[in-house]
Amino acid sequence: MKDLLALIKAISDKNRVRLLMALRQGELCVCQLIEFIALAPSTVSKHMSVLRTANLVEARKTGRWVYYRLSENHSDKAVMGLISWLETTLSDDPTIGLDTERLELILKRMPTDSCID
Amino acid sequence: MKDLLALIKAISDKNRVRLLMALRQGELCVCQLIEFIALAPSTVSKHMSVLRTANLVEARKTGRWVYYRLSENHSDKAVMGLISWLETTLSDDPTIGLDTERLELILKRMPTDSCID
DNA sequence: CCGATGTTTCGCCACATAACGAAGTATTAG
DNA sequence: CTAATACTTCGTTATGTGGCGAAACATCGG
Repeated sequence: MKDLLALIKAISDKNRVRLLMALRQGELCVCQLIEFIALAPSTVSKHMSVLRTANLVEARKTGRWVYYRLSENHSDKAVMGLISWLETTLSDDPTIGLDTERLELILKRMPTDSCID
Repeated sequence: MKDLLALIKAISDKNRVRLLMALRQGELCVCQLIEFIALAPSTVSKHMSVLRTANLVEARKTGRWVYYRLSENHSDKAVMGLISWLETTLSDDPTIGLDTERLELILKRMPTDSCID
């Protein structure tokens, strides 16, 4: 029950939902997420930490950069089920649609490759 | 997106999740829900109003009594999907298990029939 | 070593929310 | 009509949460 509430609370914030959906694109580093969501670095870091604690995303550190991706732990039915519910429910959402377009432009300017040594 | 967040926030509280799961038993009136959740009437009323606004439950008034039931609007994929995700995820939850037993005892003492004129 | 860069942690503030009791509304019983 | 019952609304209080900037931490370039 505690885990379940952490999971639900993690997606009960608009910006965290947007960040989560952005990661459908694939792995993104924090600097890209900051550019995308247009919030202070400390705020984005906190959001990602909440998503991480809820097991919705996984993190990988390479040099100075930290990459986040959607969780791929398929044995966690709760997490997988919630992510697919979110994706389905938001499939026609205008905010997410615009976000996806905006993210594409950002990725052209600062591709994930440019965050590699 | 706004509806979606209302939906998620509605189930982001432990007591609301418990109330929602209790309604799997079928329709229950507020006095039964108060007995079940052991909170002040005003608090329970507020919780049910939040669940109602999110379309997770439906209400029916008969005389002095108000009955709540799980939403049965099958065209609302988001609501239906979320309820089944919750049920699946909580299928082995000890809190919900104990709640279910406790609710049975309460229903023996104050069956839904006794709330009818 | 030193400064620059990417990210996180911490402390603060503004605002949201769960809880309660008191008061209000609605309906039934006498 | 009046009292009692079922429920909701309102006002208050305590706690939780999202936002930021400053400072800390980690890593890389020179």
